[in-house]
Amino acid sequence: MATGRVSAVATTTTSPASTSDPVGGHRPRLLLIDGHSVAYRAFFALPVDNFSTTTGQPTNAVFGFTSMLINLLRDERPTHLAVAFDVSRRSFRTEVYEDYKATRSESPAEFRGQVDLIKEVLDALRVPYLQKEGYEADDLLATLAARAEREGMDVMVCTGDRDSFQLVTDHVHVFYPRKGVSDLLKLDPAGVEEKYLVPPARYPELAALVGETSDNLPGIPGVGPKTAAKWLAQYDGLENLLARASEVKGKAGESLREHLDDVRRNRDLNHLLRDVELDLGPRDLARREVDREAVHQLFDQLEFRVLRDRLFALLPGESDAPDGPSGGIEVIADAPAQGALASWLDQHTATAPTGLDVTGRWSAGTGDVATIAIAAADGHAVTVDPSDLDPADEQALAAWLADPTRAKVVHDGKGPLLACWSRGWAPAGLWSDTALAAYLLRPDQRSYDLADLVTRALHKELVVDESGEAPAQLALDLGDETTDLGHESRVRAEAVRQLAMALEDELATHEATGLLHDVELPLMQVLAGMERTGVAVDTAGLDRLNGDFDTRVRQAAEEAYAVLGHEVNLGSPKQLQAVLFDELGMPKTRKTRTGWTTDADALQTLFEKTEHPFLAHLLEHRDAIRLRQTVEGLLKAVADDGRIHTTFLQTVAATGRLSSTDPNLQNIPVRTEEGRRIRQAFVVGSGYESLMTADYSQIEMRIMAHLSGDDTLIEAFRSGRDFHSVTAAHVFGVPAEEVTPAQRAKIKAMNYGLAYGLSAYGLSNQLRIPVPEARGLMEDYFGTFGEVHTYLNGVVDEARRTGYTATLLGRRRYLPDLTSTNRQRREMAERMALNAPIQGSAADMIKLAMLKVDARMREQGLASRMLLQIHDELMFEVAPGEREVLEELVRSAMGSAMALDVPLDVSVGTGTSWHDAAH
DNA sequence: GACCGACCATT
DNA sequence: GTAATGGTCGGTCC
Repeated sequence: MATGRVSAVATTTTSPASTSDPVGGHRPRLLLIDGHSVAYRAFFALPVDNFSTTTGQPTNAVFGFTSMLINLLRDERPTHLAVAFDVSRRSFRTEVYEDYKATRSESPAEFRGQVDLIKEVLDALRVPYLQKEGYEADDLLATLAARAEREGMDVMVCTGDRDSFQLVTDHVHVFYPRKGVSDLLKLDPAGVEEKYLVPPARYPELAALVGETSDNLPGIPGVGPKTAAKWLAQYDGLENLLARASEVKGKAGESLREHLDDVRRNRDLNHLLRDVELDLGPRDLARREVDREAVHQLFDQLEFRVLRDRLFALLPGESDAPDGPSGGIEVIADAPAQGALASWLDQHTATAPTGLDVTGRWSAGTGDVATIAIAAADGHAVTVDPSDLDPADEQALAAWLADPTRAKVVHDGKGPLLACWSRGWAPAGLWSDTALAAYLLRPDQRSYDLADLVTRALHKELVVDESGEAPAQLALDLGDETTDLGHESRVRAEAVRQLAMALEDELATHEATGLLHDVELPLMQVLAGMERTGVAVDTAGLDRLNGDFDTRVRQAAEEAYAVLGHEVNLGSPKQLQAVLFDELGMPKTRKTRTGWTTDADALQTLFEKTEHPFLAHLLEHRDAIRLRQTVEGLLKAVADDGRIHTTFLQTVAATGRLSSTDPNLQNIPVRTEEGRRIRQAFVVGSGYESLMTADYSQIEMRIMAHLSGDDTLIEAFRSGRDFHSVTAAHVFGVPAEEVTPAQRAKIKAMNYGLAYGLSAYGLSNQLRIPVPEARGLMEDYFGTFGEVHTYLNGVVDEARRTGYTATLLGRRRYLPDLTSTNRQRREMAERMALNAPIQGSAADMIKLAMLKVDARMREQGLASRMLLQIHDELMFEVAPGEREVLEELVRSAMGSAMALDVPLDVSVGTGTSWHDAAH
């Protein structure tokens, strides 16, 4: 999953086109692009057929180049920028070696001309470009990069030429297009070394030995990067290696001796010049305001619509709200001397909550901390690099983190918590999490980005770089407290601190303070524990299943093709429509926006009508392919410990439910026998006795009965008899034992439908009965259970009045569409209003249950572990000898999570696999 | 190529 | 008819 590497620019707003040097003593950031190289990449990455103007001008290279430039401006926020081009194919290199790059074919006709268009784009964007007769673009870039580094800039060189790797230093990084135009490999010295096993300075030596086919520079036959790297390390560089070539053993050594001249030539040619005389120096490359008019004209001509939007979205817009962000987040940066961290912490963090910002990586139940920033309420802040900490300081930090009396606030802290655990730290005293707080305030937001929240809640600016990899790589020297990243992290920590205080007030007015502090926050730690633990799987079993399902997929496909007489993509609704309705002339199914549906329901109906064997094979194929997908996904997710560590998302489901991802363990099939075989592969781990599952039965209907206060319904649950039969008996006025299966099925659909915002239309679909009959059924039902009807109407009325629905714990969901004049949106909101309190209260309940179970397991010192939550079910790994006590504990904790007017029914099962633990 | 919406299936 | 995640396909980008 995405890690929390986000860099922030503090204090005043720096517009992307600002001509001034960046604020706060940051190093200027110079972006250098090899224009030809990038354009050429783009040309081949994008099909020219799809990218040309109505007048026939090809634009794929211009589009790709411009797209990449815009992405780089957005993600890297350079303060200085230039593009370099080759003038012609001739350079000093072709003088020396006339076959240099001789194998490169003439560039395609469609490419020529686009370079000039790119230069027009650059003119409009007011980006300077350089070219010089006799030199290649890379020489110009190398010269600029070297000068810029000397002048204290950070440099990013974007080029598809590997020779540029020799330029990489702590302050010069190369962005190398991996594929297409948006996947850039960002290389720092460690990155080069990791990939090629030699430091950047040695890269051209390695390339000289190995050769470079694209430049028509043959290397030593039989020598690849591995051998070359070994030699360079062994002989300490190319010069020594060549001098002592006679000592090199083996076939490769012989080959070396035969090709010494080639190697020397390669080395001469791949050496980039760093002293080309240029008209412009790095300081002349400061970014300038774009020529908006020129951009509009040119983009009109090129017919760039999406790119125009993307570009202008970056620029300081005229549309900036007048009450937009003002000011920034400021901190007093401290850098305690060695051994002084304890006293700093003591002095600054004694009372009010302290903001934390952790950078590093985390996923799949583990992680690592790169840095940790601490922002105290008195405005002082530090950034600490734990790998560069003296033992006393590290101990002070660990003790402070673990001190429950030192209140801390974080943003989206589950990942950082896992990262801390991996370091052996056990943070305590977590007082707030701003992502969780924001989620409780507005649970249907798509994301809870820190910068957005800061802007909204604090009206301050936090410029956030979401590009992911770059900041972490550009900050290898974090020991230096003055680097950007240390600063950015401090600012984030302070932003989180201020935000937490602001959100706390808002939570109070929403009556959600308790939900945060007593439910979500402690639950986050329980979830982190479950993620870290993971669930054991029988990999061999999954492999077998994979094979079985794969066979089924292939057989079903072959049989389907045989019936049809030809092949067809069974996974393509479009192709299926052609086959079913045109070729086979089957009756049309329900309409979708793009044709006729091919969903399972429709196919089943069609099969009943036509009995066409193709449909049977198709359905079988659908089934098998899905099962195979699930199994493949699970296999990919198995960690080194033989367990799957899912990630629980705590802020995505608008009703308050959790969700599970990477992989999603909340939708493992259970309905069919084949599906259940997958559950057999979830097994008890070694050292444990069994798996236990415990689930609430009919939890949503019980909550529904409780909320409505309908005596008949409540009594139906209290009777302990089959709920659907009892309710059906009431509706149809017959004794429970005389209820027919058909009657029971109808009322069962009705019972379930209630919680979903039931409509006559939906019910008729579900039961395959006419709408009027469904409407009659609903009337009968509501006639019997009047309180339910009153309650449901009341929920919607209340929500329309207050603007929100609320669960038993007061978790709100805002539904502004309830007053929409658009009927479809309004009715959708009404169904949401009916469902949210029910599904949300069930979510509340199991969350409370999890906390209770976790607390009691600790109190009783059990070694068993909670592994998963699947909405209304919990899974445990039972330690030897604990089955009975755990079952009792779980039954009691779950059964008493909330006191309802109806009994809670918890069913428990135990077995060596998830399947066997079912009940 | 990258991105996104449509469609489908599962809980 | 609720709430999710995740897969593939196919059109768009111009």
